[in-house]
Amino acid sequence: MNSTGQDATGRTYRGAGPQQRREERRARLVDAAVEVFGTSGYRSATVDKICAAAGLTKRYFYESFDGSEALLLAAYASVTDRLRESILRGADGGVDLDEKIRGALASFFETVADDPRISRIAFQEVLGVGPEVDDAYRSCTGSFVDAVLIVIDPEIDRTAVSDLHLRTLATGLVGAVLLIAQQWVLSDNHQPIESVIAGAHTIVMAVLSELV
Amino acid sequence: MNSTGQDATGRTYRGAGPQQRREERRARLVDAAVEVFGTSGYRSATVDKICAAAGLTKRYFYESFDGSEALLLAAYASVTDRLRESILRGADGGVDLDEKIRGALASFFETVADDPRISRIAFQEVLGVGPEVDDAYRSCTGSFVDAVLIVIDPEIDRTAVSDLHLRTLATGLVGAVLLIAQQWVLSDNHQPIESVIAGAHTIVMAVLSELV
DNA sequence: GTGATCTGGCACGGTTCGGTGTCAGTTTGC
DNA sequence: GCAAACTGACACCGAACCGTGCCAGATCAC
Repeated sequence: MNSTGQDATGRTYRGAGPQQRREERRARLVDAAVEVFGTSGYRSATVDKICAAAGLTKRYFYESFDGSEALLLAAYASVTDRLRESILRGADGGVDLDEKIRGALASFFETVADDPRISRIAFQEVLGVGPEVDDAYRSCTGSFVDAVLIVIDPEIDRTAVSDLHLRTLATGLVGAVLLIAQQWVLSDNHQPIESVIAGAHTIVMAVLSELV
Repeated sequence: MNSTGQDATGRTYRGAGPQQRREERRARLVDAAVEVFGTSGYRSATVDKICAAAGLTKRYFYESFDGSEALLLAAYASVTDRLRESILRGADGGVDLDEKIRGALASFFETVADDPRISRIAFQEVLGVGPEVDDAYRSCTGSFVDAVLIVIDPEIDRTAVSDLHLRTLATGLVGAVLLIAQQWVLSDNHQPIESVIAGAHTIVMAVLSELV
């Protein structure tokens, strides 16, 4: 009994250590969650369906997650990270504020259009699940607002508006872009992406032009 | 005889005909749904809880609704009707566009603050439930966009922008106000209502000022 | 009053799902 | 080769919930 004393370490299997195997299984579960939550929805998803999509069994699910809500949080973090990354990548190319915003919006809408599962998880499935998930949603939305504030901060006249008012404005801009994207992907007849980018750009620049 | 307008089958009970009794029970169920969905959420709600809150039994639930999703649709319609009514009432007092928008926003935020159940059902619980509910959400959001378009139509230069662009702008404005309200009620430390009204007003007027 | 109808409370069967246990087969270290 | 550890498939149990049926008491028409 316990002659080897390898409780914590374990041994290699298929050329990978225990820690690496666990992480690979966890990653497969998160990918499967994005697929299932993003196509069939969170409410109709079950642990068994997730495991079947991941090619694993329930035993490995509970190895990495306490329950389906924990997995939803992980899937939500995965897709919002992807969104945040694409926005920053799109904004990098611009030389001035106008170009940066147009690039960020274009990259954002392209990502949303490219993978409908992302928008479904980020905009629909995550709401109304439970207190913890709601907190994550509010916190994530707040982080996008913070990102907007950081980008526009050096370009505006900070003496013209209070911090609180500025934050409310940034929240409104995020909301404008989000609802435009949401209605865009939900509508049956997809209007061209240039159209939604132009609309979002008009709103953002109209508000920012009052702050310079 | 039969001067009370009864159905072919059925009789009066407690001074009301069968049809009237059914409608009263249905209204009680919708009110109970607003209470339960708006406080504990749709996901944790059950038919039994709804019936207990309404002071009725399941038998009367299935008399008026096919399932919990149908009840959610009815509760959603109830709260969005209340919101729409409050917005129109607030806009009526203004003499010009600026005053109308300020009045509409003030009335909207007051209603949201007055009854948190409304915003919870309208902004959170309704998303990601199922295809029918999603359709209702998209349709309702579209109706708010239509309302915005009707209000601003006589005030703007229609030759400056295309219909499609105008609709995208209106969608963005609705999204801005919605997310400001959502983050407002979700935040622990409630900032004063005048602050959120001012922020929303700034955004709406900044966009509209480019269209005159 | 009397019988028919309406009401509300209870409970039952059926289903689904979460979480755990078991066990045979496979892979690795020695 | 062999024992120990890892893997995957399946079975099981309990809980929750939906939808329906039943029944005793209240209420109304006659």
